[in-house]
Amino acid sequence: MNLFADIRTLVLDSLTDLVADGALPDGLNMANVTVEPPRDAAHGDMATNAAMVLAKPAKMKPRDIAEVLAVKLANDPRVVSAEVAGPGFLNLRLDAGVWQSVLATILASGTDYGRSDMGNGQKVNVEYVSANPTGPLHVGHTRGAVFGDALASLLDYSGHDVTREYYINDGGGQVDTLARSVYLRYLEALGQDVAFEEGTYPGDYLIEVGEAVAKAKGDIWVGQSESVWLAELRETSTDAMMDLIRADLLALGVKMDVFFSEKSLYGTGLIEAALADLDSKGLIYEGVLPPPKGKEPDDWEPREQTLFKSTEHGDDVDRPVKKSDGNWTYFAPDVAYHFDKVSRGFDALIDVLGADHGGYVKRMKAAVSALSEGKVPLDIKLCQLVRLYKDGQPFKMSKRSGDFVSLRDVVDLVGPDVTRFVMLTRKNDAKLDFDFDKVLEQSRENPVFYVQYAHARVMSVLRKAADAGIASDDVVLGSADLALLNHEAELTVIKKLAEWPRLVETAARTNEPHRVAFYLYELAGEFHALWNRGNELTQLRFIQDGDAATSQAKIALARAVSVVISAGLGILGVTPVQEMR
RNA sequence: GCCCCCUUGGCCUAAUGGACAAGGCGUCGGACUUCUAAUCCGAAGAUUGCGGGUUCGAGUCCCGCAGGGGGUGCCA
Repeated sequence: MNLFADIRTLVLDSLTDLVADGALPDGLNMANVTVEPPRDAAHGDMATNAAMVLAKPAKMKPRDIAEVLAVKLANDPRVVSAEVAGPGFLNLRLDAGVWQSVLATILASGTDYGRSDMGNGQKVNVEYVSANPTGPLHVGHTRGAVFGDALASLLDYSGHDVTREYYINDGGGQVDTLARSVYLRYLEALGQDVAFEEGTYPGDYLIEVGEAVAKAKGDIWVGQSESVWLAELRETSTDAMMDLIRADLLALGVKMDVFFSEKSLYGTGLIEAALADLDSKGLIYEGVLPPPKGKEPDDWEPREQTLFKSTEHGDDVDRPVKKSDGNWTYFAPDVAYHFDKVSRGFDALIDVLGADHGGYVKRMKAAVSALSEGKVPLDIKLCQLVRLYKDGQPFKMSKRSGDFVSLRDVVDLVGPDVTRFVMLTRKNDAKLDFDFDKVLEQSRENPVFYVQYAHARVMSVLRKAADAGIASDDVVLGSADLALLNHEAELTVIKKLAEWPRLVETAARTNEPHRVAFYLYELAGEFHALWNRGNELTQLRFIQDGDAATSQAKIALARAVSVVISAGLGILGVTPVQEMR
């Protein structure tokens, strides 16, 4: 149930009536008519822009349209008043009963309140993390992991059929480097002194892989050339790294539906098939690219390559798909991978990448546009970097990972719930400061705490109610006399709760899960404010001694707050706490 | 050079094209015989980087400029 959508329907119906009455001309486009909460509560509960949007096409003054529309709307029992304001806004006030019934809906629906069928069961593929299998995940990956996972949940909650997917980059040169690094650890495990030169991975996390290889193989590879051991070690090492990564993700609470291996595209004709598809559309050719201007590489020389005509689909230059040695560029398998996604029948694709992949956006969109003939939209969300702080100072750590702070380090220090919430306290394209002290602080400064505290307070009320012998399970609360909730302070909180379904749809439409985190912070704020007003006005306390009926109505409100907080935290992948300790 | 992102009170941020730009931090002043004051209330503080444009209406969309970041053929 989305009250704003309901009232918008009412507005549209009233406009249709006005057309039938001859008060408005026929054939108006109502698509831009909105009903939304006004920024200033003094303007009422909801505002519609109908009169202003329709003024020009109807060749009428906005205020004239607003006047007649106001009369129509005021006929509806839900509408207490409809006033024309400003340039032609129509401000609506709704009957208290409408708001009170929102609570009944929340208690009846539980955390499904806000769930929407907006997505129409559309199949959406969300690809995220997709880190190279060369080591443990670091903080940057953590942000992408949390963002992607929350976005996937959000889309699921809003009625999409979501697949969570991880693309394993196990086909390029970096897995050879990984295998060579493991070979060194293998020699080390057999007692040799080794040096980690430039171009190898020196992280401690490969020690145990080397030891395992030494145990399994003995010394048969000592002194042998790469051709003997490289292929097998590549396999062993990437498997080990993926085990590591899966465990890292699990520690964060992320579970993928699909792990898609880049390697599986090689030697199976899939890359060739994808490029053949582009070729059949006249988008593959042999040609020479111009050198990049301004910053020409020293070793530049013109070279004929196999190119994808991505400029036909919005890119700035055409992109090579083959290296001069005849191997594919990294782009080619990625085209094939996205071709595979399109072939699997997804209606929409989303890639979550680090901001350093920004240069990749246009060509990938061009590829998907070409492969799907413009039918499958690809949205690429770039996550900006995370800066770590401790004691107010930039913070670096390399417990076991080499030269970066790992996802494990973060989760071990602050836990998955805090990690997840904090990663969503900024829009994806804004930089994020992550301060190990602040995120554990118990104060309003820390949104995680603030929201959790609100939830814990509700739980506390429920415990107190039980102690006082007041029945307060959801069924009882759902049938409480909600008309007793008529104080302005209480209605303010209810109105915030009523925004939840609308917020979900906005967040899902824009692929912006951070909106959920911000909403929860605001809702928690409204709740804390109401709670504290009980200090001065005892009538606003949730438990009213000796008055079970009133108590139940007020507890119903508190409970509804906890339900919506639970629903929101659920989308973010955060567990609501029962009490603060 | 070209492409992408960013620029909002002293600091960090928010805002499906809607009304007087919303929070937090910091500053100043208040509220605990209570369901947890781990919270709340109030005050001061902004020409949304600059200049144009579209629109009834622009922080938001378009063009130009400046500053910061990222990217820019055989790394992924």
